[in-house]
Amino acid sequence: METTKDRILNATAELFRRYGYTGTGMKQIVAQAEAPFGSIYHFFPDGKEQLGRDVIRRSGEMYRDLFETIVAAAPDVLTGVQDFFTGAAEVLRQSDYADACPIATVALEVASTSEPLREATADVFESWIAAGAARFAAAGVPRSQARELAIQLIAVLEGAFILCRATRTTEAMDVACAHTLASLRSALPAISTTA
Amino acid sequence: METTKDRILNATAELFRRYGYTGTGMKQIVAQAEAPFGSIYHFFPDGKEQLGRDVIRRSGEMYRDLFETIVAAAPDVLTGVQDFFTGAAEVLRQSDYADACPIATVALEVASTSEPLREATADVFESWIAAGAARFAAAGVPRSQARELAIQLIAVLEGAFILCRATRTTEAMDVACAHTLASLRSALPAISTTA
DNA sequence: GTCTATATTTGGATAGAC
DNA sequence: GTCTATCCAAATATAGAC
Repeated sequence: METTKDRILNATAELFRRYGYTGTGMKQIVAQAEAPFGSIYHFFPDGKEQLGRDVIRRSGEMYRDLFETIVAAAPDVLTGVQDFFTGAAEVLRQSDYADACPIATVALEVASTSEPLREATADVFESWIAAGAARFAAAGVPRSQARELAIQLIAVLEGAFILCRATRTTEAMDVACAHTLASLRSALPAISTTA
Repeated sequence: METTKDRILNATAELFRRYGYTGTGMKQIVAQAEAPFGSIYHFFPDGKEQLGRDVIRRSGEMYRDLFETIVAAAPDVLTGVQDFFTGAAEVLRQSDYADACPIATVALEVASTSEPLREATADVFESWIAAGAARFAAAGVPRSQARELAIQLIAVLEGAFILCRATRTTEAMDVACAHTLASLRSALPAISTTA
């Protein structure tokens, strides 16, 4: 079953994606979570900053898992990465360009105002980089190049989210996908042409 | 001379970069601009939204000009792009990772809350794309590819800003630079090897 | 038209009934 | 330990003296 705490975490994550950290109010959160106001301070005694930190970490894990799942389900890493970008573009369109990355907006907002929150976003990005690098390395890309590719993928994905939300088109995501696939292809070992 | 209105615009632009749109208060703006509180509503009768729109447009133009200036001063477009990325990394380090793109944070924040502001950010990004595409086309890159390259450059630059601010390193910007140069190099016509 | 004092709303957070 | 009523500070915006 879904606990009150989970509803609060999920509501906060959703609101952060659309309105950011400072743009999301505590009252707005409990309203969306259909929870009484006191619950938020019962489960998160240190208030908004603690809630924000937990949401950042949880969202970071969820999206890393999503990446892993999509890539694991694909026949090869190239197709997996393509599916990931295609999925991101699809979510943007279906949500009327509201739902992008749950970390990016908060990361930019809190980088100069809250050291605990900044660290939480840094940890998330580092874990994403490690996960991507491991995947690419497993596919045969040399270690140092694998890390660079992962950083490049995350950077262009996040940048594309910004451009797509602003322009309300998926053009940037499509471009990001094509360029990332090209970079990855040239970094992979020569394909064994079966049949 | 620098008018009161200019001081307000400059102060707002600087604060937006660090704290975002919702994170920047009107009182904070006049304090930094060393202007009386009333001036802000004298020059911007429609309040924060009007001020925000003007700041977005002005910052957008300034950064487009900066790109043009740097590329124009370089011996070739490859060196120009490299100088641009190097400069971005330098500003990040010198400002202790506070000063990144003045548009990105606001763009993510307002995309779902203010249609006038969202449009302003979209206009800025479109003008950047056009400027970059024109530069690349002038250097011999085919038209449609020139636009894609410009989008890719802006996306990876913005994404790198996010990663750099969060991790307080310039690693992502360095990676972004290297990959962008590689993409651009392979899109340029064959270099005439002089001497 | 420059500036100060204030109105009004909303923010995060708390106290205490049950 | 769940929930409501309230507190205090800060937000944007305005009124009106000068």
